[in-house]
Amino acid sequence: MTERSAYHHGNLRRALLDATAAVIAERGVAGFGLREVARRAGVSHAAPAHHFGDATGLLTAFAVEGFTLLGTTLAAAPIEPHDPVLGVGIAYVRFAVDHRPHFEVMFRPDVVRAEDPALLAARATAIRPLTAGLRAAAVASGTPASPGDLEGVDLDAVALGAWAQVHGLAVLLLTGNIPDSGETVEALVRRVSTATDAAVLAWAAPTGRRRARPAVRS
Amino acid sequence: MTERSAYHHGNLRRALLDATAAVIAERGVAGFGLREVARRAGVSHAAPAHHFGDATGLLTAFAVEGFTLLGTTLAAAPIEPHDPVLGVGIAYVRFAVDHRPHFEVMFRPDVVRAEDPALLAARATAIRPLTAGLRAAAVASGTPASPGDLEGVDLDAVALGAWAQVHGLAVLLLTGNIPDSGETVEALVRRVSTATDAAVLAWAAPTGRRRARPAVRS
DNA sequence: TGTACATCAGTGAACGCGCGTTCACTGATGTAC
DNA sequence: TGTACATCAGTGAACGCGCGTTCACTGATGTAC
Repeated sequence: MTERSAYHHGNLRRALLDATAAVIAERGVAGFGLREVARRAGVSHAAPAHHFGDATGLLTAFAVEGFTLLGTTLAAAPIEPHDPVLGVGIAYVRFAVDHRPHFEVMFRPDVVRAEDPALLAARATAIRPLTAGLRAAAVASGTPASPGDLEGVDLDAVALGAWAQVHGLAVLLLTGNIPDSGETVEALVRRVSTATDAAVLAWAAPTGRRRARPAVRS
Repeated sequence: MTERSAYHHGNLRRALLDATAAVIAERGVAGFGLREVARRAGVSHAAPAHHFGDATGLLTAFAVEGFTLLGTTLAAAPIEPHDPVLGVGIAYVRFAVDHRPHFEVMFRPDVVRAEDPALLAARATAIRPLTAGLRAAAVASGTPASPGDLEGVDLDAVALGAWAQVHGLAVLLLTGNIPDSGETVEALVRRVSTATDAAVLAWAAPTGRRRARPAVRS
């Protein structure tokens, strides 16, 4: 970025969004405020109102940016052959850890204009890869998937369950509810996914008849 | 509660905790403040400090109450034969919806004395039924479970995955990220659980060999 | 049963703080001629 | 190329607000004698 005049900032919008991330990273969403953000951006305290109207406006824009970023991240996640959403899930939790300030605002409807069309659109686009991964897998497996249904499986419910699980992992991680095992986020998500699959396979057999097949991971 | 003197409240601690729930229910955690809580409890604005020291103290006590309540709720949840944690999971999400103010504070380390021993103890006790359900199922199935391991399944990871999933569902519900389908919380959790199990069973087979067995729900 | 006193729960006035919002302004930039 | 002017980004002083905290206090309660 080239040197600008002291008066006109040049890209204050960008600077304010960056300052927002910095403030939230240091003090949490509760520590956020227009004056504090302006201070960090090296600008008068009334300047943010010019770009975003009010605090909610700034945070809404910040959340939109977060969802857009999440969308590209998830869309770029690799699809693993044995589990169509594992790659997306790993990317999701990584995003939450790597972009904590964004993530924390994105799911705080009390602090954002929750009905903002741009926000809703960005969110819908962002989470699409979760369902898309499942449908792609359905097609690839040779079973023409009627909408929302594959071999009798409610795909929407599966997608919601997968979303909930990775979202829960992200939230529990960020709130310090998962003891640090020293493993990477990727390893953690893989471990949970593998264990869950194994448990389902081990226990889904009708009661009374023990399964002959050992658990998948064996 | 019998009529007390106007001066000595009698059970101000209780009243302040109740007022906290009311404030958060109406205005969210961000709208919480000692003066507002005192106002609702019909008491001077300096009174809360007598009982809780400061705002963080009050919210910490509120979170402890929440975890204690969650603990009794989960411990009382029925254990279903085919899924040792489904009952607990349903109870978990129900708790979040039924006691939203508590739930929102319980997982906000920025707003609570996160290292408070009473808080940590109450939390540990509360989530125990998640792992306990799995271990009980292991014993009941006749397999003496070596700690953390059942038929090669990492039980701790399964418990964490189950916790994450129901926590994620709760958070997504409370933040308005799950479209209202009109179904009860119980039905929603069951649907997700069933679909997930079915998907695992349908797709866990080695690639190339299609499963003969139809998906569980068929 | 009655009196004195210690304890402690709750009061209310005062303080300083950071916040969001408003508004007349100023300085830089771009465009018309 | 030069001048005038409109536009608009950002300023800074002022305001009112609700907050948390402090502190000397007052009123009720319980206990010792």
